[in-house]
Amino acid sequence: MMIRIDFKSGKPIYLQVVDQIRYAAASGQLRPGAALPSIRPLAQELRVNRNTIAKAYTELENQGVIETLAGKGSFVKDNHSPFTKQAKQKLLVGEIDQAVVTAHHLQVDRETFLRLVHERLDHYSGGTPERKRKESK
Amino acid sequence: MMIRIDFKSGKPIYLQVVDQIRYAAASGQLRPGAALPSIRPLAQELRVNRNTIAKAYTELENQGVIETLAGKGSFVKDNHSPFTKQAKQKLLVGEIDQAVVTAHHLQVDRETFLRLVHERLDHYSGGTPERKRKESK
Amino acid sequence: MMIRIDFKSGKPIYLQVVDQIRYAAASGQLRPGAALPSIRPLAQELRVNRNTIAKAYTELENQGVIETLAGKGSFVKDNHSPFTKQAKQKLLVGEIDQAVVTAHHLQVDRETFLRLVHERLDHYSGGTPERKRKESK
Amino acid sequence: MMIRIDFKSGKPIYLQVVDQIRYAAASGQLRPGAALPSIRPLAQELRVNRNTIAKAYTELENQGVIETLAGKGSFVKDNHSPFTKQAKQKLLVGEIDQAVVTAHHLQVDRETFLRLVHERLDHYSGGTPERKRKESK
DNA sequence: GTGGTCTAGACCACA
DNA sequence: GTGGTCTAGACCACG
Repeated sequence: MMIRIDFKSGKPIYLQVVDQIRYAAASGQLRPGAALPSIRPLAQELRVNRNTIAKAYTELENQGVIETLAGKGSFVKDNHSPFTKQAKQKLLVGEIDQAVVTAHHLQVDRETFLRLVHERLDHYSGGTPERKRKESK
Repeated sequence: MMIRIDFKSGKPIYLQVVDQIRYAAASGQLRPGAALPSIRPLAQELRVNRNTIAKAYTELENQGVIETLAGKGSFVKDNHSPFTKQAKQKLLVGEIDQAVVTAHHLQVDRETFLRLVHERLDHYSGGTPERKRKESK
Repeated sequence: MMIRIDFKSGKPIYLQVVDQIRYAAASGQLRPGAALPSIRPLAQELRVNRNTIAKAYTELENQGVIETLAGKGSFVKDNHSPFTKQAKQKLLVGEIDQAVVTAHHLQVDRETFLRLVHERLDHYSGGTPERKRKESK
Repeated sequence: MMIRIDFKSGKPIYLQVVDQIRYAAASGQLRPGAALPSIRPLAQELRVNRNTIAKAYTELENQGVIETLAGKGSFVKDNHSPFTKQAKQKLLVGEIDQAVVTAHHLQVDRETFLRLVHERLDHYSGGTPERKRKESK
């Protein structure tokens, strides 16, 4: 589970967790039946209170995304309808737009912006730049 | 001043206003001395409470971005140093990361992601396709 | 008109004015038909905005305490029932209690408190101590 | 902590709370380290909103009178210097003046006013008439 | 008309 | 349970 919390964003932490797990489940990154991380270790990893993770899991259960078996753990539910390819892109476009608009506001030029995008993609690929693609494009 | 609020983002409204105005001031979109919209009309336009805008303006004043004269209005301060190139990129990186992580969760591959980025860049360049812009590089 | 504004009390200024004029009118200090100070000079004397005094007078008119004749000025109305002697004392007792309780909280002893009371009485009598009374009592 | 709120006074509720707690702390009624009532119960007791008490406590913390530990509670600070004799009197004088001015407006004469003062002092001494207290002077 | 303050309700993070 | 924050409505002082 790759979860990224932005403590400065003002967006409630538990919602950041909910959104990211829901996206992962909807996209198939988390397959039905897959076990989610236990509350305690995940809280420790993200440096947040256990209650906050518990709240996220409760919310996910209410949304029908996961299922919690007392004493066993939490699991991705079978019947959760995945996003369509189109829906996925719509979600992404919103976040990409956010960054693009910020770039415009800050007068960061297109070239610099694209360089940053490639840099971050490489960063999350485990630091391995994918040289076969044209970064300078 | 065109300000866009995302009511579903979970990010506090007043912070969305602060960020957008600060960006506009730092990028030169709002020149020093320029008058900001009055609290009431802006609140009405954005469909939020007057106090929410007031809080944003107060925060901007505390940050030294604007100056507010009771009964007169609020104005962009002269001595507000724009973001450094480094600071700009730090801001941007946060937003890019957000999109990259979502792409990962949605299992959108690198190629598709980059295609979307270019598409959105073109969209905000007024529909100008990339090739025309490359000439200016 | 002896009106005293406490800018630090948090009590709205216009209400402080209303209360004090109402008391003066109810007690007979301001006789029916007597002219009130004009807004402008009173505002100047009390160092407040003219609108604030205007608001006080409007409120007094709504309460039926005074009457405003356009272009003439404001006057105490005839039909305003004065406080009974008992009512007067009840009002006073509330304010005296306030001071007495504060004295207790601050552990100001009875002797000191009484000395202060005499001092203030003298102050408002035009600085003339009334020596025929025992200040040290 | 016995706190009395006057809802009709026009003075902000949170300030009434601030003043009374500050007085109690400055006078030694509340010893350093002593725990203040928690926000919720106190708000319920005084029939005001939770935030009103929270604002009072925040103000007291800013003034250095109390210290508040999130999730633990609020406590009187050790290093809080009590009022000087002079400062005490200045506070008192304001309240005494208020009563003196009201007496003037109500045309309550000096003698009656002083009688009332003595009566209230006796009242708060637990009904002990003046003569018994004079022995301790 | 301008900005500022007080009170309130709902939600959040933490223990 | 604790304190903290965001949003909102009503009222105030001032020009």
